[in-house]
Amino acid sequence: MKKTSLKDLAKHLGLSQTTVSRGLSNYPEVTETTKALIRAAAAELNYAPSSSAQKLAMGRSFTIGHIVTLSQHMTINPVYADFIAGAGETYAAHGYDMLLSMASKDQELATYRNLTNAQKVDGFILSEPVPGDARIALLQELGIPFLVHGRAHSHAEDTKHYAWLDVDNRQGVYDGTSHLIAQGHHDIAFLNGPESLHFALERRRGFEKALQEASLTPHPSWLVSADMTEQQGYEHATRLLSEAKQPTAIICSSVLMALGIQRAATAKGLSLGRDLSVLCWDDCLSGFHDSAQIPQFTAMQSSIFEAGAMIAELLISKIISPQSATPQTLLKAPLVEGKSTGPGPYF
Amino acid sequence: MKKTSLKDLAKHLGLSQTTVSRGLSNYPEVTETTKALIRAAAAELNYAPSSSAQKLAMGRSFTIGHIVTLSQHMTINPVYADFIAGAGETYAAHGYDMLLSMASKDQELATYRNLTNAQKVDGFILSEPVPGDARIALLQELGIPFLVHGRAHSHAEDTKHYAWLDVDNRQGVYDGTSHLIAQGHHDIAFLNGPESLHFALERRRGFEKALQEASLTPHPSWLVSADMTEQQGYEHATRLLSEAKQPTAIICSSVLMALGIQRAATAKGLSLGRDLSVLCWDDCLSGFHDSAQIPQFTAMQSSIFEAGAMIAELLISKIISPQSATPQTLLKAPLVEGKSTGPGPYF
DNA sequence: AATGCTTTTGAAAGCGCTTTCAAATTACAG
DNA sequence: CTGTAATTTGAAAGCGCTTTCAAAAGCATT
Repeated sequence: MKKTSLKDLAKHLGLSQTTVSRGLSNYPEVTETTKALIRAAAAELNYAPSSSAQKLAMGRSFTIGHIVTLSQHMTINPVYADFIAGAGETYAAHGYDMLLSMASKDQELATYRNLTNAQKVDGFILSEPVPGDARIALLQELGIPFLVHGRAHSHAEDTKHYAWLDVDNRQGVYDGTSHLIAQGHHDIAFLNGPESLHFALERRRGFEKALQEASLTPHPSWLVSADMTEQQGYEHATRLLSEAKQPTAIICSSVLMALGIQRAATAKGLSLGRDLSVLCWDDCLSGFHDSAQIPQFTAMQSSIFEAGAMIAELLISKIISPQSATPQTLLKAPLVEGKSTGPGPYF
Repeated sequence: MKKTSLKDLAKHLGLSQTTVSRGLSNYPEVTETTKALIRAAAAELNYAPSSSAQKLAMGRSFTIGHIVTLSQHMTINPVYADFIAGAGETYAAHGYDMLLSMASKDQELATYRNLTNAQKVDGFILSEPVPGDARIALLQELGIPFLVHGRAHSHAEDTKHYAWLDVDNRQGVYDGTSHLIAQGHHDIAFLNGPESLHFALERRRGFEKALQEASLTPHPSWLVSADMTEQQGYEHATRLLSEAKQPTAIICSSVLMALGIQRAATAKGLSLGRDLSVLCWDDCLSGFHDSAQIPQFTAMQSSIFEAGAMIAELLISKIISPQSATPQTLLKAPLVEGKSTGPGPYF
């Protein structure tokens, strides 16, 4: 049995394709009565419009592109997976599809170009921007809407020319650090993420600013940039807790790291919140999020899933009305008190 | 500047659309000379065919659908992320795109149906089949090609009616267990994955079969079904290693669990491979894979990434020649000796 | 009943490709 | 040369929708 086309449906109803098409798209000029008729017949004949025909006729693809580069590790990291999940829900709600494309690093730009030229997508979302990201210039040249998750420049002036949504990493860590200081901690270590990425740089700045304002100078080996894994958290914490002079508080860039720190602390017989304060950045990842009434870890919280949903929403608006103002959204990551911090020695 | 269409290109060349189209698609009836001309002009005018026009004309979408259901945890698990990465590379190599769709559990079937009816995809890949999975019946009814990663039935007879690629979970765990027994272990625990999933059931069967053949009966609390996380590995191992009668070897269903077991063992002052043998299933996940010369863990290895690539390949063949035999591929997961196992007390 | 509006419907022209079928060209044998 | 077969090209008909523009129908007002 062949698929029913609009033509079939129109013939069946004794109406023109035009009216049927309008009826299904809920145009105001079609009477409710005929609309009802049309819908009934459509349901009966199990009609569904062919998306490629629609795309061709309307000149839009109703598809958003996500390109992920498989690095040496061929991996899609969990943060990105969560982000995609958030975006995907929003797409579905708006009738958009998500085109996920894998590319090696050296084919990345070509892939953006091809997808654009073949008109396979109406827009892109860029993830994990690096400083001065080349993709931004390319997409601007191609003239296709896009939204960046994060920013690619440190100076506000440079970020004015493209649309982005970011979380205020600097302010978040600043707030967290200040909080610890106010609680009486003067010896604070920071296990940051990889500082080749922009967000980690921002976090570092927040940390340094808070210390500076309190006239504190950190031990050089207390500010480290590492992969945000449990293992790294464990190793660095173990080291920190073995040195002669030990921090009374550790800030870290992910819940995973915090778990590693906890493991190290437990091994040393230290209790979190009493003997050692731990403060972390919590991306609220589905798998790792700390959703207890009183969270295990005191943290700056900012949901990546929601960021994905918001970005998707912004991009779709931008696609629909390209002339609207370029959205530049800075989210706050509020500090949520958990059980892993407590007063320090100077309290 | 407007996009150049095939018509523009043909006019520019003084040829017909037909010839140009054929030339670009490398039809044999077009002379190499004209082909060269066409290609040069296409490059010059920066021509790229509109994919929706192609799709409409050819009646195919060159797109494969992946539907992921966001469970209560809204998560895309790392195993799936890796699988997708493998499939994605293969799609790209064959000129196919990947449509990733998020759906809640109760909209899952409707989403398969919609994507099919709108002709958005040429085929599907089903992941994480549950016993008697309803999606299989649906897709068969819809008459769209699909491939299952894993199987949905325990009896070989029932799996004959659909295409799948699976790894021999039963045999893998059987081999691993037998190996431990041969090494002199009689007290073996098994931390399996969630037994609601088919693969976990298979693994359990392999475990039980090996024990039975050696006339061993496991302690009931030594066979547990749990989430495959580090935490679960840690907790169950801690429990196992605290009871009066302790296993001399633990088999588990993921590297993550093995890490948890290692943490528990270390905390008890036990050394892996000497005081306790640990054998795990290794999906060779990008992030967690143990690629040392002599791996940390003795493991049954089977790369999910490669499974993704193979399945994609099989599906594309099936789409191209729907009449071909239904592929049913069972991969082996070879046992690779690492440092985490050693002779047991009965050796 | 004729007039001018407003509302509702439809014919037909795209959208940009592929592909069928026929025509034109070339090659080759007689 | 001519006739026939093999090769190369092109006109035009879709693919299944949306949308423009024009026509028809409905309705109230004179």
